[in-house]
Amino acid sequence: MEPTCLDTSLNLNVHPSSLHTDMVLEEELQRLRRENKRLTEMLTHLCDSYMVLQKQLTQLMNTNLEQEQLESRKRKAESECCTNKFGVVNNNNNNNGECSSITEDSFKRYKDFSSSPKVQKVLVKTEASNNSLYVMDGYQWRKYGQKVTRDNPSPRAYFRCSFAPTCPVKKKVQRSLEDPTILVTTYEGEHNHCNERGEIGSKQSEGGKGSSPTVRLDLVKSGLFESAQKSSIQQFLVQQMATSLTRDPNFTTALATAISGKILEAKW
DNA sequence: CGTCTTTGACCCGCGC
DNA sequence: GCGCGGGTCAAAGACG
Repeated sequence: MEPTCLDTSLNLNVHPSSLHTDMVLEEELQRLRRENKRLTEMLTHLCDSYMVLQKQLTQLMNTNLEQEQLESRKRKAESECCTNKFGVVNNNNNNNGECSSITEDSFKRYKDFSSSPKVQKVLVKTEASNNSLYVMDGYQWRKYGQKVTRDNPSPRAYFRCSFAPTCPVKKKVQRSLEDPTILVTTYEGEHNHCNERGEIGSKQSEGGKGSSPTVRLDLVKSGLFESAQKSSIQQFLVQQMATSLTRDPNFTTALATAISGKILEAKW
């Protein structure tokens, strides 16, 4: 089958005497400007909505994390109460006092965590059947330990970045207590090298184990909503939009048809 | 044979 | 000072 070649080069040598064509082109230009403006407004609105949603999600995450820590502390307190069950009767007032201190402590802990500039917490949604603690994030990790913690019955895995020997980055991966399909990954430190993959999850790089595909749910990065972030998000969205549009064969075909149509229109 | 995972032992900080 | 618990080490085994 012979491919249909479409000449997409712009013919700017419009006949100067064709006033009608000029007017049509002028109109078309204005129409395109209006459309461009409308699309820009839409994009701005989209960015605003994205920011609002992101903030809501972060607030929700904060609430969940606090609640999780609170509950784990409560469980701890309860188990301690149970061990004292046959001893002296516990004073309820003491319990209440302890609960209030727990809340404050949990909150303080979370605040300390969130204020640390080099600690990132990432939640990764996995398939229910996927029991591995491997998270594909584009870097190469070497597991150096695993531990079962008191707060969570599922084991916590410890990884070091193995791409560069001097890279100080570590990560901890543990299943969420509330939703075992969510892997809570905590990154500590910053990579002192480039991402060798160049993209996230491009290859199953986790020690050759080959885990099931994961879905990135959220990225809670400390200092995420800094002042300059909005513009970068907009830039990112525009890039994403442009990439997805240019990758869409239907779009490129439609674009080529539209351009050629307009050129033909201008010529005739 | 080299690399990676597993896992028990050890270290160390923190609270009591 | 002691015990607990989180984090790390390192030997052994698995695997390509």
